[in-house]
Amino acid sequence: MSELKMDKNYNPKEFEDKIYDFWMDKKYFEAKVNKDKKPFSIVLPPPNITGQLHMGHALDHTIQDVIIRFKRMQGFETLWLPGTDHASIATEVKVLNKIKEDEGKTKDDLTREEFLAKAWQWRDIYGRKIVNQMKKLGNSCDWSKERFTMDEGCNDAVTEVFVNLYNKGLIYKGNRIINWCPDCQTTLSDAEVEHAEKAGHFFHIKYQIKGTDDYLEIATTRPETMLGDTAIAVNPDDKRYHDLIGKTAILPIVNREIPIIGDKYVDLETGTGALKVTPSHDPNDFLIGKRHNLEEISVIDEKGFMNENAMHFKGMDRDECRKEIVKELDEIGVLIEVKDHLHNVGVCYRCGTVIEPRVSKQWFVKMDDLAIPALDALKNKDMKLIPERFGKTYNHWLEGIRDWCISRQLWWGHRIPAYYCEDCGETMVSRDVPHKCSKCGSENIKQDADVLDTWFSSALWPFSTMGWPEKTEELDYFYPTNVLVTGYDIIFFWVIRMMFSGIEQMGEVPFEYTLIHGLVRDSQGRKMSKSLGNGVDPLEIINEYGADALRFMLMTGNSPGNDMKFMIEKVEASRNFANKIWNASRFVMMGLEDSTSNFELTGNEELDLSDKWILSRLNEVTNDVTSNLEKFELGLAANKIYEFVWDEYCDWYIELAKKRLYGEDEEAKLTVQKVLMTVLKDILKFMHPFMPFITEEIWTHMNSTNKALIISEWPEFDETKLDKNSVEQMNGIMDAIKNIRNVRATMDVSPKIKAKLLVIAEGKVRENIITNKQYLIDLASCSEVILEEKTNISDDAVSVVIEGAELFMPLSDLINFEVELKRLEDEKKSFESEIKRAHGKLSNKGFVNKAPKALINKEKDKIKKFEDMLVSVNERIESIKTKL
RNA sequence: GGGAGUAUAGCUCAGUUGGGAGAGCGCCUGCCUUACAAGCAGGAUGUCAUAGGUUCAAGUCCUAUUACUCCCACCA
Repeated sequence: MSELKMDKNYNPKEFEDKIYDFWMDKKYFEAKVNKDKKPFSIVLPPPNITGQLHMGHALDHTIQDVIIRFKRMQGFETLWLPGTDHASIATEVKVLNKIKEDEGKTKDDLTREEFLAKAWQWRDIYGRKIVNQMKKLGNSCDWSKERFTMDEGCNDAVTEVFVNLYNKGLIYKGNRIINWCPDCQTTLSDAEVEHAEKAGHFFHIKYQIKGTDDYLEIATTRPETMLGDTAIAVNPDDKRYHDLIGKTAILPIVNREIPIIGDKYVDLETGTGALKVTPSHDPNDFLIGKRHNLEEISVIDEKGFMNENAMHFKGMDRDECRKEIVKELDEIGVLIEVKDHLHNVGVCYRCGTVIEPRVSKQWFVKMDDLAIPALDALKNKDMKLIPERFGKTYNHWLEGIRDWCISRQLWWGHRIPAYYCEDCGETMVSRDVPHKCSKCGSENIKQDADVLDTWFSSALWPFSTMGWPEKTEELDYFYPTNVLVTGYDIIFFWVIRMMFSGIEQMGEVPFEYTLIHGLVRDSQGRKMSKSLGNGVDPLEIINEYGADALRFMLMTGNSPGNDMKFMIEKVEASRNFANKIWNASRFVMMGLEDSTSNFELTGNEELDLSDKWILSRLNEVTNDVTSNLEKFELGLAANKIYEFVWDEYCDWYIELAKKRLYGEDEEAKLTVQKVLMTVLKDILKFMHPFMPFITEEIWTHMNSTNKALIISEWPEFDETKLDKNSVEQMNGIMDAIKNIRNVRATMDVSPKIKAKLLVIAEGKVRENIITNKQYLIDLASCSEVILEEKTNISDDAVSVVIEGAELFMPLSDLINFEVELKRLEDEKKSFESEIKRAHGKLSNKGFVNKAPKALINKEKDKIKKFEDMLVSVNERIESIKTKL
């Protein structure tokens, strides 16, 4: 036993860093291929290097750390593989902003190489910062295996996958309409487009029908795109316009002749039922254009300005152009009306700029064939989502998936491994840079300028980080991983793409379970965001309350998949819990310094009721907590530990232990010390995954010679150690104590005043009370406990009626008989209502016939119990009445 | 337009296969009882959103309704 040096208050700052260094020094986090042990692996969702970790990361990481630490203690070879993500577009935006701030330069002023040098500097700074934050949180990641999505290995994996998919025809380059952000000046995938409701207008415009004075009324929200109109479409079933199909309309302002075509896509109800078709600037119109072989006329450039096809509007930005064109339409008398209109517009998920659909040549992943096995994997339960309801989101997205646009007009990211012959235009996709053109032999070869969508590399994370495409031992041993932990907001971006990538490249799902959590919101339920300034920095909380308090708070009071509010009161409550276990441990270890005992129970000790009770409860809790953790019910497990530690171990067992601890009987003292230590050790083990620092710190105080808590064995449930009898007896005693305390409080009797306790009871209850009378003396302010006959009870006593016994306290003049009468009458009422209830149930034939026998017997016992108690209470009431 | 979630004590939320409503915080009363006032003891507070249904039995399962939230979507 080490010398006790524990402060009165829990002070996490004094040991958290020290403990983390200790784990690092001993390399406890490092995973090795070990065929004698079962593997358990998690890959960390790599945080973006755009900045620092927020509360959502703290939640995500804590969940993983709890699972990993639990599995490590259970004897698995655990790998938690950490890393960071280059976050292509997000980081590029940040780095460019920084360059602008520092040097006043824009992207146009920089070469690609200059930019990349700055970006790598950024990644070094923020990558390190993020890792430090994770360490503060206590993450037990294997840092020796830390990865980055743009490191050499990941680059190889990306190239390999690209080439594989290209060779299989699953990656192609095509001229298609894509989402374009005019501000970021790059394409975006469908998942990167958010929809925002915006107030706009419906402009109703006349298009003259050629050779007549008739006109067709068109409604549009984007009049500026009319400059690129190449048709008008109506539904062939629409009686109003039916006859116009095949005729020609004249585009106002431009005076271009455009055909009127029939297409089922057009909705009869929407707008005027006639649709202007702009194949270059609308995804639907693009498809209509393909069906009818329409010309594509682009009128807006990549920066969002009108181009040379826009006549005198050239050079205006698209919003300005809208105003001008409406003005002009009005002037020439073709603007019929303008209606207010609320509609959804696509905006860039990074900068919020309204997306401009554009036709351009981009790289795509063909999704149809890849989606099917990913759908099957969920259906066949090769991968299980927790909670299951997210399966709907998963399926819905995969079922409706369109080809994935993967090229980005950015610099920061994986350069696309496609090469073009400058002479003959041949496209070559290969792992290595080709020396000469495979078609014409020219050496004039240029690599594609674009980079890949950042999620392309993230999708490979579960295997790229384990050495793939090499066939490594790690990959063989740790893949597929066991569980992936992430927020529901990232199912589309990441989970789904990892799924089809893992299945396609590895032939196996990347993880067996996906555990999905919600968002951490602010105390008012708003999303934490920079613009609102309502973010809470995990490091500040750790600094003030300790990482353990933060972790425990994140793990309790919410359930999987649901959002949670961050409230400082909850952190305080968790900190108080840490303080509780700190002081309980301090108490247990006080006076143990000089002992030579190892405080292991041998089985030969003389255990009293409270010992048997707490040991049996410990065993039960072991079972509950373990099964909760195995089912990833982390919050339930944490709650059970909390209750066991605080309510049962501290408030009852420790209080009862004091008598023997402070007594003269050395043997009894040693026994109780052993039980205290035994239970405490397991408590520390249960708590360790949730509160790793404080538990390890306490462990070093109590167990300096043994191995570290982090690698100690998880307690095993032993059914033979359940002692139902003792638990039942102890519950009886606790019930008596609570009742006595209640009565005394009702009577306003100071705890300092001790009173005799006269007991009337028979059989087992009588024996129980007498054997354990010391408990009543210690915890219920009794001076002594005496068995009595009913006839000898004086009238100036208050009484407590419990199951199988009546307890009397002669408090004479301290008793307020009116209060006592009221109390007894309340009690009587409650007994009567219980009896009525039970009778009600038992007189219900359906219940008697169909309910389980145990339940029926329970009701019968209840009646007996309360009827007995009712008799006693009635006697007391009569007796008290004589005193008034 | 489609889908999902939430609705339980004043507040924040648990409630694991249906079998007598829980916690933390807050509130009230009394305690500095030699582990802990970041504590101890006692107490009050709920038509478990509404209406039906299934069942012997519903906070829990089913249906509808209401309110709030979120996600998806190519109605100009």
